[in-house]
Amino acid sequence: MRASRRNLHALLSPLAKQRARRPTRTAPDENPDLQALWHAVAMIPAGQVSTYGEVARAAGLPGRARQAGYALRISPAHLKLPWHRVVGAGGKIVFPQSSRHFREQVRLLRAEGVAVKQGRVSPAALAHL
DNA sequence: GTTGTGACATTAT
DNA sequence: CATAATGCCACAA
Repeated sequence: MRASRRNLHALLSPLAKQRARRPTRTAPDENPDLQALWHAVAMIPAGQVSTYGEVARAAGLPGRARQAGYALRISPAHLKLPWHRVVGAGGKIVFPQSSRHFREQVRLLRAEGVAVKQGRVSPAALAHL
């Protein structure tokens, strides 16, 4: 019998299948982590804000705030996510003040009645999840 | 394979 | 207040 190289390797490495973390290997729009992150963002009520860390936690990915940022960055436009309701720790807007994103976020937030001062949202606007 | 880069957070100095 | 050191991990080169 002619066993494949791949199969042989599997037989010789019984521990290899004990992966704590599974490889992504999925298309972005089907990646469960991204789905969870996008869903968490979608749940933030208008007039309130949350943080990248909170979003990650709400998505079941504690300690992975950066992935929350990544998820938003690549999020398809058709989802129409309220990206402007996500700010950095302590309510700080993460974009450079000079950037387009910054101004846009401030505009959108104020349009929802969220006070923004010195690149910061008022602590009262933080949604507690 | 390695290395560098982020829409970050937390802790320490 | 600011800066640095870590931790985190997907992705691109």
